[in-house]
Amino acid sequence: MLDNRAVLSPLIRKLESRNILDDEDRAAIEALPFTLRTYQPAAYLVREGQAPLNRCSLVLSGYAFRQKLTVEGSRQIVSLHMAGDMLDLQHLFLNRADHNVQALTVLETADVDRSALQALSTDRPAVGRAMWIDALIDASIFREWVVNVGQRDAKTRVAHLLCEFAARSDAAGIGEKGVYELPMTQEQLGDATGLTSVHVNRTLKALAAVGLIKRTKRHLSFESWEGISRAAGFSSLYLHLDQALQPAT
Amino acid sequence: MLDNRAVLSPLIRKLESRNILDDEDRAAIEALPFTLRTYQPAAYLVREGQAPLNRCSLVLSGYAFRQKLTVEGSRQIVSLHMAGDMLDLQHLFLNRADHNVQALTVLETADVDRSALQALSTDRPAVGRAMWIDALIDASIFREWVVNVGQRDAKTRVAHLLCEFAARSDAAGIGEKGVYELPMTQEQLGDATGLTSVHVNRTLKALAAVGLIKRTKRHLSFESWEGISRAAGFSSLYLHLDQALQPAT
DNA sequence: CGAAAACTTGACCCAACTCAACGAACGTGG
DNA sequence: CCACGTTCGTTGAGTTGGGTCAAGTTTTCG
Repeated sequence: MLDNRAVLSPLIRKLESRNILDDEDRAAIEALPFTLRTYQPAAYLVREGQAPLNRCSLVLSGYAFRQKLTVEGSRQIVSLHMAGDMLDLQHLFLNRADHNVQALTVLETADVDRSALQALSTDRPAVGRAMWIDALIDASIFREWVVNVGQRDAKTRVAHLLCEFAARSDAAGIGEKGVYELPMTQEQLGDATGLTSVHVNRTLKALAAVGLIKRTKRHLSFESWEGISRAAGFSSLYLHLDQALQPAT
Repeated sequence: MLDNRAVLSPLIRKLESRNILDDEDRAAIEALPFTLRTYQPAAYLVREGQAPLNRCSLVLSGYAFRQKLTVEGSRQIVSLHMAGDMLDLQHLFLNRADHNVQALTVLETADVDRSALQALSTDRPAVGRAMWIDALIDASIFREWVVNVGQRDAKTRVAHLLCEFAARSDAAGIGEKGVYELPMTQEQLGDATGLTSVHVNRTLKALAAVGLIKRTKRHLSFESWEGISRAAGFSSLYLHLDQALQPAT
């Protein structure tokens, strides 16, 4: 038997960043049965149209993304996910998947039983509320992405995506602050921003030329957070990072 | 005292379209205390950055929309809402609003006490699940809007918005099927699609020119649902209209 | 009836796309 | 550990969908 406490600690960490939990809440989470899985890059975790699987995946390491295809065949990435994120909350109570979820890198997940998680959401109200909040924050991020692809020009748009990636990495405690490993090809960046890979390339070069970012291979760093976030029109309000710190009402 | 049953029946209708409810569930909803409010067009119901109000609004008549502003001052409409929609579920458990909600037309709402609704979501699990599902469907719509503004060209994009409006109007039982009153100016259509009002105008004319839509004032009708939905690349899967009809798992 | 808002149309422009070619990096198997 | 095929990144040249600006016209509404 695996050590539940160690494996599911990212889940507790995530939920505690959403709502205050007590010892019993934590114990109930640690008691969840789960299995470990590894996915290769581009592997599908969820396919649009299918009935939801019997499991809910928690990302332990690596990256994943949500994606939809248009009838013409073009692809829009609608969100990115990293360690600590729950991938199936968006389908927890729905009878059919409305989008695809794919591994971006090699991805390790802990798969919790879906009905156990559904039960937990009602049996432990504080945990249920934390799950609600997590799903609502995902929805907030979707709204910001609508703004990003709908209103911002290429430079601002790419910069905004990088800022979100950095802010969420920092919040999740991934890597060291200020340096980020961007696990996406320029084509994938294009699919996430509604640009072509060619234009993403030119845009990244332009951002580097004015000193806003530094690139070496897939490693990315910012000259100054102040600079890049101003260029991106980025405000982290929509990530609700301080949610659990404020008195719940 | 107002007749709760009559006023809150759209709420029950909406929640029953999300999950199966029993008599006790319905009674609990009907027992919710509420107040009626009327908003003039463009009035703000929620402002970005503010702590959530003590009430959750249900739309009784009229239309509303969610909106975010960029630092440069441009506006992106991120969703539309009509009779039966709950406007504050997206903030139900969050400590700070991340977007604005505005009346599109004259808008009548029934405002339910926020903490009463929060309590209901845990006390009546079937109702709580229906609320979860409603919030998840809103999130699904946000994802589709990311695809819409990110990937589709102007004609397809506008057509898709019209299709969603029609499909949701039909599902909510508003007006007669096949004819719709589009309550938006072309500038608002532009803000919803990431286009300029000038280009929306040309695009609507182009759609009318090929016979896909008919316009008279603000009234809109489709030559054939088949035709417009094909031109829009529209599939109603993401609206999860049949959610409650399938066995819940 | 009059003013303001919304719609329409034309002329011109530019940010981002397309197409195409090539170079660099990666990973895989011999 | 190297060869080699494949994916990814880079760059240039030319095109275009949608934006901008500006001037009417129509509708709405007080």
